[in-house]
Amino acid sequence: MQKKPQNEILEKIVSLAKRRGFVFQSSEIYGGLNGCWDYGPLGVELLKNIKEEWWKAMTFREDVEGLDASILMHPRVWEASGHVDSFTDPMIDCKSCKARFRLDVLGELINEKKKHKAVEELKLKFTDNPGWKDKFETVIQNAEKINGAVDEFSAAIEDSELNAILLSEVNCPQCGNKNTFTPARQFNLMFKTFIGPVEDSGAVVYLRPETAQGIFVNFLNVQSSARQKLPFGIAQIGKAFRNEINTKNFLFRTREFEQMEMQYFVNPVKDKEWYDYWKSERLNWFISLGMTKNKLRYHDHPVNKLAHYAKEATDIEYHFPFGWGEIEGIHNRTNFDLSRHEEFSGKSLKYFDEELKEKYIPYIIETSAGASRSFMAFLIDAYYEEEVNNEMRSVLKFHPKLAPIKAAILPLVNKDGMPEIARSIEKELRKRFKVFYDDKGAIGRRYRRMDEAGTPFSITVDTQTLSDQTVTIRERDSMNQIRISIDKISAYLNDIIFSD
RNA sequence: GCGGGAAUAGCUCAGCUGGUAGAGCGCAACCUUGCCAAGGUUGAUGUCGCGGGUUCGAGUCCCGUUUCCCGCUCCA
Repeated sequence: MQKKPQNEILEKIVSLAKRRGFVFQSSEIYGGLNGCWDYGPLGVELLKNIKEEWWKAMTFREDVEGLDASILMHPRVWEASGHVDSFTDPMIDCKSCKARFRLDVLGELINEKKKHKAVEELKLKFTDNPGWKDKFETVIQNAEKINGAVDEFSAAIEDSELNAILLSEVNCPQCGNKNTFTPARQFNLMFKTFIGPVEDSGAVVYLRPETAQGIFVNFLNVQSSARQKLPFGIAQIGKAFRNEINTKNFLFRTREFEQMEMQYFVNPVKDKEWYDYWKSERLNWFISLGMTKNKLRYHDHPVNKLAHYAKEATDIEYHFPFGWGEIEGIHNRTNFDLSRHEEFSGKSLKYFDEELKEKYIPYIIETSAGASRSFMAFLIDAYYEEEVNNEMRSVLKFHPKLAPIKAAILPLVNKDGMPEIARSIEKELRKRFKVFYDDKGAIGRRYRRMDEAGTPFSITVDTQTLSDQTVTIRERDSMNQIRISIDKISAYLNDIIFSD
């Protein structure tokens, strides 16, 4: 992969996104906010259409119910889910070789002698800093309580004050240099905030790092109120927040993003069957909306790399200009989540299976798509530069269902009553479609403007319209035109856009 | 978080060794029009990313900072 073309493509997309009103940088007039983006007039339509198609595909069926859970949830939810523990690993970097280490595993990379020596160095400093001695003893006691074994180094290195001395005494496991570590930094990937005006620890809540937990905790509410039997699913679209260490690649890694998740509850013995079903179903969804087939692939997670909750996992990846990137994950989450919520809430989340006459905690097959990532993939995938009559044409070949604007209405020239007819067509079409009226400049220029916005149809009122009430409809990708009578436009568009 | 590059009009970019900002495209108005961005006339727009410093004078030199891109790292 060469660097330059990649840059060019992504930068072209970013520039087009801004120029045409798909995506703007957040708080741009203040210099921007790292990794945050706003959706402009065309962007919000595209995003909304993606979500709408997803919603139809996932919930317009008997066995899936919708849900919109609150972003703020009880803090215990995130203890049960494992996010509180696993989102808070302190990290350090070696300034010399740029290696990064999790503080809690650094001890494993250093030999015992060195660790012992570092601890002794620390103890020597106690005379100057009496407070450290108390701290040290407390840390050791806590470590003893938790796992019995006392590795003084590993216990002390978790303390934000004591570890500074330890880190200055040990060499980097990778490059061997001494005194090259940055101070330990806490990477808490959950955004923390407070309920109510008092900012004390009892009031801490988190912005959800995934929408899934809102589904899990509502499992029985939805199941009983909708009178569902297993297998069935719960679908939800919503924002999630992760305080990522660094953002990257335009919309790909951002701190605020939107998920389209569906959690499917199944009998544990049927998990494989349903996992395979959703795996294929979800890939086909992207293809059905026009995404290039050979730019999509599965990336199956090897068993040893699976997340703590997963039994089987695959990513649907899109080939972005910067490489393959995940746009959706399909996971077999087993009964991990519901079991944990049972444990932490003390409420039973078991399901009574009428057929089998037994009670069990369902397994969950998760399909978790990134709305923002899908947006970016659909946008990039639709972008083409073509040569037409020795001129460059840039065009967004969105599937008509996703196109922000469905049709443009254009009077060929601004006279002879053409604008009036065009306006009346516009008024009629607006009842059903997002349309756009444009009478500025030459007709060719207007077509090209619509190409760049991804509008699939351009309806032109011309001289012939005046005598026989027909218009031309120009199709974006082929640039072919057909002639159709005015009263048939609406049905024609509807058939093409919403047919399967 | 580290390293590298970049930031000048809506977009793409020019602006030399410091001397009070330019082009093309786009945009707006009017005229013209007869189906694929190239007709005419007129017009608007920038505290040159932000903050300091050096200087008589900074888009230009120095320091800091923010944002974007690339590479590491991270991605529970």
